[in-house]
Amino acid sequence: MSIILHLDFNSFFASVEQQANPFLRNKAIAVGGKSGGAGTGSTGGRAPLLARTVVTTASREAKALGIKTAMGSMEAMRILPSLIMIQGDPQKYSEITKRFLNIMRRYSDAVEQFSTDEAFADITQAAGDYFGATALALQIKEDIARECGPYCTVSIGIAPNKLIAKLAGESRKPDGLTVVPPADVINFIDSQPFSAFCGIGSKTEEKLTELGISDVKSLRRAPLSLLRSHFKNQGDWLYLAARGAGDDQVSDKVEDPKSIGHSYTFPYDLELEAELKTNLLALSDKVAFRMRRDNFYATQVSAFVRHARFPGVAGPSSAGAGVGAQHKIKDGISDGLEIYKNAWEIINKIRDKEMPIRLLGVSVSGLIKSPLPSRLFKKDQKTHRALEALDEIQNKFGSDSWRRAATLKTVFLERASGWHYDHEI
DNA sequence: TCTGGGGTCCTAGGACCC
DNA sequence: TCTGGGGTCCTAGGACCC
Repeated sequence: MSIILHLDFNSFFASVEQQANPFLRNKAIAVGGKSGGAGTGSTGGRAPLLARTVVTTASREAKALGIKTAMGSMEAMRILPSLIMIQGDPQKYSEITKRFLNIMRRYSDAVEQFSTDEAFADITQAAGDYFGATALALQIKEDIARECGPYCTVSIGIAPNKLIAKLAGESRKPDGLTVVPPADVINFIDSQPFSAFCGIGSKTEEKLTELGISDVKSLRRAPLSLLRSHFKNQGDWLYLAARGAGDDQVSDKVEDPKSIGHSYTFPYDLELEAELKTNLLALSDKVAFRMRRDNFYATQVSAFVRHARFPGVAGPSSAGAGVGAQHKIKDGISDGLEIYKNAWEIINKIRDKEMPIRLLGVSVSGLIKSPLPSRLFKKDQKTHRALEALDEIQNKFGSDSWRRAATLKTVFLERASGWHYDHEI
């Protein structure tokens, strides 16, 4: 039987910020999303930038005062006016991610990254047994404190499979270490609520409750046939999960992404078609750049739109859940302008033209690891060479180093329509 | 009370093929 | 022309994760 270790940083982004900046230590801080978004500039002076960002991570101190992940930043500031909001810095975080993965690899050949701040390791060999595993976990904690900084604490869970290891790790925070050897698995999971399980979300929990299944014990009593009839394949998974069974294969292979996308919630709702177009173009360029940088081309383009909510309308119809659609691209695609053309076709078809728009998203999938075959270049050689040069510039100086003139347009439109007041350009 | 941005996987219906 | 059965591809949307 395997011994699996799960490691999870506590308040990852916030801890990294506190580690990097002594002024932030022991303070209630929250890390929010980036502002720039699609990169078309101005907010037109209409809405403060904070209006539509959310708290991505709250520091331990902020959590203690009621700040939660995914809370709107306006609400967070209302609850805790002294809260320090910081803009996220993905580069800083990925540096720490690399560091802790390397630390884990000292103890295991099989380390699987699960997210920016989480990973599994198969430590069956290195640990020998659960005593060895505990010692190894303490060693890893020490390494991380030394090499990532003492403000970066982690919670570790150790169990026979990934499901239980993650559950264990998350049961004690911050800075926890929870070991669940095989003999304790059933007792342990029986003490956990459904919501703690990775794979049981709110909808599943709701459906389970409707079936009179309210805890793991009662889930274990449910016949497989019942679970299958209500949950299809997920029923089989639920059946096994209730018995503490789960996947114990830790894959150290880094898999290619299945899709690459960007979306952006505007600081205010958009109504002008020209604004939608320029923002969509900017998003498409970002997607295309990433795709080419990582040496992919795509065979599918997807687009997504979320409409503004009507203020007076109650009920879920006003929630603006959003609609999406996709196009298959026969030959493949890797140029931002081409992605944009497909995305706009989709958006224009599915959007409700009566309603202003809150969010636009573009993504590509059906990714093939190769430069776009040259026979598929529709562009003339001159344009092709220009794109290559732009890629080079971008690789060197980052994604903000150039921008299509067309995506500057919104600034002027705002001026023309009188939205633009005091700043910008 | 659904608020961001980045993803993955599954399901189900329709089109189309033999 | 219809009926049966099996299979694949495409598309839309849902659920879930951090």
